[in-house]
Amino acid sequence: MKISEQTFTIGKLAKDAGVGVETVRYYQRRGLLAEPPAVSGYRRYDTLHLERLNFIKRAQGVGFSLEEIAVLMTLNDTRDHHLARSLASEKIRSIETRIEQLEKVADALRHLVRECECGGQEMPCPIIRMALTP
Amino acid sequence: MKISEQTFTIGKLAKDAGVGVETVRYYQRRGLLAEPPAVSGYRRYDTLHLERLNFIKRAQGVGFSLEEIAVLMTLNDTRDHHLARSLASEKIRSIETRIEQLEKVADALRHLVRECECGGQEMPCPIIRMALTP
DNA sequence: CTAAACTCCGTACCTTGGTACGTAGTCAAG
DNA sequence: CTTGACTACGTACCAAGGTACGGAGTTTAG
Repeated sequence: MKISEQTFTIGKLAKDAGVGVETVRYYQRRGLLAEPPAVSGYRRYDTLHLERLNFIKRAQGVGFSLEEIAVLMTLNDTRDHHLARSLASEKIRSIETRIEQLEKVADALRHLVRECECGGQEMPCPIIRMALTP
Repeated sequence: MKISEQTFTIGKLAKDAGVGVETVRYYQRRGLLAEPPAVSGYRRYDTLHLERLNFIKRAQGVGFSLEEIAVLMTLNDTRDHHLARSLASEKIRSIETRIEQLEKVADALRHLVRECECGGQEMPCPIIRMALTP
């Protein structure tokens, strides 16, 4: 356990975390980041706040929304591994589904482009003819 | 060429196309759908409007934005196959890129879940520990 | 003929993840 | 002690693709 006496202002916090000052405030409004005690009107943040910001960024990076991240962070408090795992698993499934959809779309488009290239200049263009042939 | 004397109101058009009345109006505002002649204040749509709506839905289904769809529809008028093909090809590339990103995210999550399952109940949960181990 | 259902039009609102702006107060350097 | 940089707070705004609402006029079924 480290004792951190080091505190810093919102500007420093935001810079260290690589986000904007307004973003920090936005997370506070959303309840994702605690509002620290203020000294004469100015909030003083510590390394725990910085870690939280880094967590949020990393979780965003693997595809969680801010809403989901809020849930993950309450799990951190309740120590609920099981629920954390099932959230992650659900996220994996939704990503896999999305990938399948995108594969289908890309296939359909590749098909259209090939048809269009073979056909040359005659009308109508198959890509546009999508409209007429379901 | 079929001559369609059949005309219908916005409600029927929307229902047939499977969209909301407000959506039809929204497309008109965006310039995606022509505003038909009105009879005593009520617009009368025909099958061409219905086909346009179906085109829009299909194009959306393969990942085009309304903005891109507007372009595709002007291509229909200018008969510009070449540009239509390059738009489609570009869309294919962007879909492929997106799929790659999603694969990476899913892999990262699968890794976390596996770690969490192996570890059992001890703290902290790897999924949550994302925060601490970059 | 009346009442329900539909239409027109403009405007405001929703989502998500922030960004920007204005006013007022405060801290730190010179 | 003044000036510039920083902070707090509230509010408005951005993209995209719609959805909802209010008031007035119209059409249609019973």
